[in-house]
Amino acid sequence: MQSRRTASRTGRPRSAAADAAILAATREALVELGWSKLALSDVALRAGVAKTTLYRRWAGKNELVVDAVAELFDELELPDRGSLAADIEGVVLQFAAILARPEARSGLMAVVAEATRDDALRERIRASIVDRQMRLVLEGRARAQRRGELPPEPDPTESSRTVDLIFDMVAGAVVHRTLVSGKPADQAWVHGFTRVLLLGLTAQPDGGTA
Amino acid sequence: MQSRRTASRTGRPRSAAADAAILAATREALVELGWSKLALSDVALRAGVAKTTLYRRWAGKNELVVDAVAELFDELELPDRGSLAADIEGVVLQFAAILARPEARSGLMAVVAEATRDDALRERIRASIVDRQMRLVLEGRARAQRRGELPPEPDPTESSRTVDLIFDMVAGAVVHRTLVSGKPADQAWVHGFTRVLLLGLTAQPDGGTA
Amino acid sequence: MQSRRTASRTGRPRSAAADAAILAATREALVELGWSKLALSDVALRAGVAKTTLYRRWAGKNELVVDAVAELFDELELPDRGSLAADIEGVVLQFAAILARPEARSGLMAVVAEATRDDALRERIRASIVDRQMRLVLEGRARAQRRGELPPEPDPTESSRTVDLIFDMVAGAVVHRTLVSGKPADQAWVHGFTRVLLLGLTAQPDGGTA
Amino acid sequence: MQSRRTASRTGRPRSAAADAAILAATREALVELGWSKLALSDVALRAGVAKTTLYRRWAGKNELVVDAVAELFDELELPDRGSLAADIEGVVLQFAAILARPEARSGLMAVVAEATRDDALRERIRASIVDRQMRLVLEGRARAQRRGELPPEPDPTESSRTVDLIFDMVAGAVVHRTLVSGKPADQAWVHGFTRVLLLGLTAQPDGGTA
DNA sequence: GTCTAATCGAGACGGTACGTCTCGTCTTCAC
DNA sequence: GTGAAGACGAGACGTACCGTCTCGATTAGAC
Repeated sequence: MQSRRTASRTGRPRSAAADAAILAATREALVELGWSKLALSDVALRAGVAKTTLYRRWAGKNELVVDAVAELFDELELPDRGSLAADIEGVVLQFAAILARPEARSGLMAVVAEATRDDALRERIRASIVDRQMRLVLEGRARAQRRGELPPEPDPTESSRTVDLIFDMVAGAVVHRTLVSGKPADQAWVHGFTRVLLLGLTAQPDGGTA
Repeated sequence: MQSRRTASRTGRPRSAAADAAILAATREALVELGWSKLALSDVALRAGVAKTTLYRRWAGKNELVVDAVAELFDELELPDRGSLAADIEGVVLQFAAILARPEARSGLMAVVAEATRDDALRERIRASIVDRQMRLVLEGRARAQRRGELPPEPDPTESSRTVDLIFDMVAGAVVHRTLVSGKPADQAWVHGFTRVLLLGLTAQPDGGTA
Repeated sequence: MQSRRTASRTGRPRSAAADAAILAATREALVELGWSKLALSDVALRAGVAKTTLYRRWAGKNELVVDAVAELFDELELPDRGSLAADIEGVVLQFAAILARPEARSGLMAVVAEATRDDALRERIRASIVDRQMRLVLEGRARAQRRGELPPEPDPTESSRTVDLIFDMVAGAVVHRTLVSGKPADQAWVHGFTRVLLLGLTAQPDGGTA
Repeated sequence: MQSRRTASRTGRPRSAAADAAILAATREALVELGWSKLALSDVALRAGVAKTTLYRRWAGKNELVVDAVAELFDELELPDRGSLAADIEGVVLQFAAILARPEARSGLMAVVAEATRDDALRERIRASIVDRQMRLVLEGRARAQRRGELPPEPDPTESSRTVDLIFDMVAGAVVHRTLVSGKPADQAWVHGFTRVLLLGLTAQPDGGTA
């Protein structure tokens, strides 16, 4: 962004409204057509913008969709429901609700698929979506520590890996439930899942099978 | 399959070799090109087969890729490593190994993405891949029950849902770790994940927090 | 043709009805689809015959259409209307009537077009259609000589060339009028044409301009 | 042509060179392959143009070939050889020379065949080829009238029909001689044909049969 | 108030894959 | 051996998007 401005100080500036219109048009087209039938020429048409304008700002379909989808996840927030278990349930339900929306479903999985062959794209996804929402895990843990539900961070090395694991487990399970199994991640399922997850993270190893 | 044979008893029969050649060519092309650049005309060329032949057997790219990828998962089997935890770790590692292969990575996620807008395709994925591998969860539990590691099926209603949950958690976590986080699901990660999962499933609720 | 019969005296004999059915189906398809959209698979279907059978008897689309169209011209005959001029008018009207039928229009011009690049095909057309109908010119002249309307063949070398010229002028003018100009070769036109033709063939050179 | 320009004043203008390249490539391909084996993808390749460009300008093979062939006839012109008979012979010989070229032979007959099932195409042929060359007949008659070889237009209604008849007779006979009879329309043949035509048009009815 | 330069819309361009069609051949079963 | 059925390799069809390009027409800030 800055580098662009540095290079050119003159000429007509880019329309700020165009960006928003394009991203909104992308989500609209994703809902109606899905990723594979989404045409950038169609997006441009919907946004009331020339194809040239679109290509000046995004390298291609993948980059555009990542940005369009990333915005959806920004509305996630950690509710304060009084206990760690309830807080997790709340945020997982929110996550499930977003994944139930067609623009997220089609778009997210498609760019993940594309990212398997494109490291730059995977990095963009990680930065725009994953890392951005990692805050929820961190904030949840901090709040549980303040409440005394979790001990104050015993091993910093361990904990970093645990945060990743939690994220993989939560996001992975919800995505798989919703998109692969094709069943809703509803109240009951989220409750069962949260119970197993939390128990697994906090129980004593000898408490189970002895 | 049967219906096709029933309907027509005459005419030249379809070449059995062609099916295998096409599926192999599809996987080869997936490795080199990924899903989005995979062209059916190219697959036909690699398989030494006319495009017509390919379209006579599969409705399109999605159906073809589902079948090509499904075969990859048939090589999964439940190892007998002496304990439930070790068995799970073994099969999760196998699963991770398959997902590390590019033909599985690109193909699987792409068809899952497409399935978000195509119920018939999702059903095909469920039947060809998910249900087919569900056997691993069932067999693992049965073996653990024989060993006495798990109680002999206490609640039949509950247990069916638990099998689904386990599958969603295992498959989801490994997929997310591998494809989204972009880090390997190696020995250490699988060990940590299995520990949390098993503990969550077997620990007493009061053993952890109370 | 003959050699085929000679070579095989055993096995199931060819269905004689099939030939007729195929030629009739070809004309039917020509009416509905025209030459360029005529598919041999469709002709076989209409004739209730396998594609194999069709290809055993004709080398391809062109040969088949020539035979199918040639049959149409066999119904031409020279009427006896009392004078040479009236006889010519009669036969030209018959010719125009055949060219007004869609199976003749599409088929004839198309094979003529193909024949421009295929000498064997042109020879087949000449033998099956042109030479076959040349009889009409010869018979008309003979009848006119019997009536005394024309002198008894003065120059044999010249006359052969004249027959060809007459045929080219008659067939050419009717075809051009019908297919290129797109106007009907009706009673009035045929009368005007015949008058010019006959006058040109019989008038004294000095009768016109000098 | 004009309407297109009027409708859109914006966007990248169409390449003028492309039209010429495509028509030339069409004629080249007609010579080598004939109409039925002429592939638009091949024409595009030869013209160094994308298939899209070709389809943007012509609706299909027929329209393209009509335009490609029509250009060939524009080189016809009425020579001044001193007398009406000699002028006609000259222009008929030119016409025969064009029809001796393979690009004209294949193309012209094929589109005429197609036009039997497509009124718009016939109209295009009439406008692009027939009407365009009708000028030769009109100019020839005018010149003959100036010379005193023909009386100054006695009956306007009659004459219009006579022009059509002359055109049908000339074009029809040459086409039939060249393409159907498969013999050259050489000096001798043209002389004989012209003699009959002119005599038929100018002789007194009573001069022949009495 | 020019001048200057990057923006904008529109749409044509060379490519490439799509999924369908027809070709003429080949393979099988039934008679 | 013939005939019906239909799969086969081949390749053109006409369409749709791709991402690039060429236009003339706006816009701004720099002068």
